[in-house]
Order: sequence, then C-alpha cells, then structure tokens
Amino acid sequence: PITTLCQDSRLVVMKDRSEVSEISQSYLLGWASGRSVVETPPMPEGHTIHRLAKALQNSFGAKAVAVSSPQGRFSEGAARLDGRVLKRVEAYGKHVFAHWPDGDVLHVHLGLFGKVRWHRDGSPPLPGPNVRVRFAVDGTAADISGPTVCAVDTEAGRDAILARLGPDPLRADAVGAVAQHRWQSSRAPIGRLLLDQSVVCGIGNVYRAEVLFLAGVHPERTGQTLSDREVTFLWEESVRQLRLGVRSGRIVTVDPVEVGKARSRITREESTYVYGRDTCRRCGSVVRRWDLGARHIFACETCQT
DNA sequence: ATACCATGAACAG
DNA sequence: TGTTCCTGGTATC
Repeated sequence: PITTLCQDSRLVVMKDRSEVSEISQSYLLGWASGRSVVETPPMPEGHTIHRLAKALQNSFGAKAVAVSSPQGRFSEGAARLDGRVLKRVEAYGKHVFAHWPDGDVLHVHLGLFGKVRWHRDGSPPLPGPNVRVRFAVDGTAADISGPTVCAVDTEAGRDAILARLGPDPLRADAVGAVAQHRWQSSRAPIGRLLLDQSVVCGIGNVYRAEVLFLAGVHPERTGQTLSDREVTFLWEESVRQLRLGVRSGRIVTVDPVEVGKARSRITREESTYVYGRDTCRRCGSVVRRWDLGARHIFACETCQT
C-alpha cells in the first residue's frame, strides 16, 4: 500500500498506483519513493495559494527556518532569511507574503508553472536542480520551484502590491461592492474582467469559466450590461467556489447531487460544467472554446446568454 | 530527443 | 496584441 500525507494533514492509503489519479494526481506524490510528499497542483488559482500560506504558517511559523536556494537564483535572499524566525504567512489573491523580523517580507507568486513539494517524512531528499527556495525545519521541508516571483521585499512593498489588487473573495476584509462596481463601469467583456487581478484577485482561468457558467452569463457580455442581480451573484459565487476550493484542495464546481455523484468520487473530468470540456455537463450542448484575454475560455451558449 | 501544452502575468509598442 | 519568463507532464517521433 501507498501512504501519502495530504496538505490538509489527511492520511490517504492507496492500494496501488492506479488509485493515485482517481484521488488527485497533483496532490499525491511519493508513491514511487515511499516518501510522504505533497505537491501543490500545477497552475494554481487563489484557493491553492491560501492553502499554501496556511501550510507554510503551520509548518514554519514561529520557528527558526533554514532557508536555502539550491538552484542558486535566490541565493542572496535565502542567505538573508536563513535561520531567522518566521513571523506570519498570508495570502492575497495569488500572492504569498511571508513576514520576517525587521520588516523583511518574502514575496512569492507561483505564476503558471510554480509548484511546491512538501517532504514530511523526517528525511527530506536532496532538492532537485530547479528548487528556487527550500524551507526546512527539523524533518519538514517545502521546495518551491518555478515561481514567477520569489524576492525579499518590505512591508511597504507588500502594501503597494495589495494596493493594485482588487478585492480577494477569500479574504474576510474583502469588499465585494468594489469589484461589482468596477464590472458595471466597464465596457470590457466580463470574461476579461474576471481575470484582471486589479479588479478582483484570486480567480484564474478555471474559476472564470465556471463562475460565469453558474451565473448563466456569457463571457463576451460587457460589464456595463450586467444587472445588479448578476454582479451580486458573480461575487457571491466566487466567494463560495473559492472557499470550497480551499476546503477540498481542488476545483469542483459541479453540484454533486445534480451530477449524481453525491456519494462517489468526482473525477477531474467530471468536476466542471464547461472548463476543459467538449460538452456541457448540465445540458449536453457542445461547449464553445475560444480565446479571451489571452487565455482559452469555455462557455455553453445554451446555458449562458 | 523533441514538441507541445497548461488553472499566470509583466512588459513593449 | 504579441513576446517573454518560469517548469514539467504527456504525447509524438
């Protein structure tokens, strides 16, 4: 049997490798090596980043952390932070900020390729050649590779980044009305506005397609044409979906009852109504796929008007 | 060995 | 709008 520790500390036991993909390909690693390894999904959206911040806080907060940069591209920053006590880790949208004494703030953005591998079995393996930064305390290590941003900043720098971000649906202090007002003031298509992190932050390409589907709104609709009811729904559904994502560690936007999976595992293919699909999970119509905002967008033109 | 693709975003013009 | 940067899994030769 293969035993793997999840990021949320659940222990999963699998019979063999074939069960790995059913449970979560990107979350469960280590079956080959016998190690307990957890990995963030590739191409993270806001929910993954909030989970990451919590995991870093839990494992390394209030501890003296060994910080290194095996890859070498963050050697200076690592040397600056190495051995110091990590105060607090927070997430805002898709950004992670790790706060250290004396106003140092490690800013990490995983971007499209960034990934975190956890080693919790007490003997972390040697880091791979692309590990930008490793956090290690006792037997636990977190390896960050491929981030688009990994830099030591200041508290003021962190504040400046927050200032150019829209409200984050996952933050308790988020003001949804700010995003709703921006949407209704814009002539840009709502499908573009949902990816614009200065309007609302944390939503990525999957949640964009799915939240628009759930609202019954076509991605090409101009922000200005959206009713109060529609923008309210879009915000509240973003909050709901992202929270579900934080809880489960994966994006599952379908209603399990609607798709007849109330009691069984929902596979990746079944987890969305339109994203990445050929046909609509609700009505069976052909899903249209095109480019919007330099990304693929998916929509059911029967369900979304 | 190589190509291609992806849940991101800054930047040039 | 197009280009660039970051990585690695899968498909194709």
